[in-house]
Amino acid sequence: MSPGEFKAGGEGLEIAFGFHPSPFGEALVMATPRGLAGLAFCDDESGRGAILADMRRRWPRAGYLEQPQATAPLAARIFDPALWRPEAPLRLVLIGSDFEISVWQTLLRLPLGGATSYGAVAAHLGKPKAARAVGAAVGRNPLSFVVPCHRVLGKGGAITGYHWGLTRKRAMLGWEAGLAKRG
DNA sequence: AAACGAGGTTCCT
DNA sequence: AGGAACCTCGTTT
Repeated sequence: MSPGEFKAGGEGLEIAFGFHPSPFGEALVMATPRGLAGLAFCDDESGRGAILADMRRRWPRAGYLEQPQATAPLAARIFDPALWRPEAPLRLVLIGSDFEISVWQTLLRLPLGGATSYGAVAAHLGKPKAARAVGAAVGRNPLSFVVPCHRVLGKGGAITGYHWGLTRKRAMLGWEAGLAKRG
């Protein structure tokens, strides 16, 4: 995947989406022919409109089609650890600014259950004072959970904030902790 | 414990 | 171009 492949705003992009159950509530899965483009969460059907609007705002010029049959296999694979294959990773389509993409790629290297802090990510990017910018970029991550934004904690390990709710962040960390324990 | 300012980047007007 | 917002951090009341 090459991020520069798409114009800002998702111009000319066709995005298929569908809502599927997940361990963390109902998941909105978005995909292009190139791979997974978006993943977001809501508590119930009443929240669908809001998160769909939230995601569409990220790529206002893209076209959207509700095609649950197209996104269902992706949802199944994302949330079933038995289907995770390091040698054949999911194809991801990261759409964002250079800074955002570098932050997200840093997160993708985090090991399962491994935590870091906003400041540490900023330092890794050579901008030790950009912790807040990292927070903003992480918060704009369109691939919630797949890009492990929930593994970024405040300095000292405090769970500081989460776009989709602190409760969900804790749920993800607990779910991963259970995985690690089981092996 | 709460309030404050610096800080990098993006979004909106 | 200007201002506000953001999943922060360190320092000061």
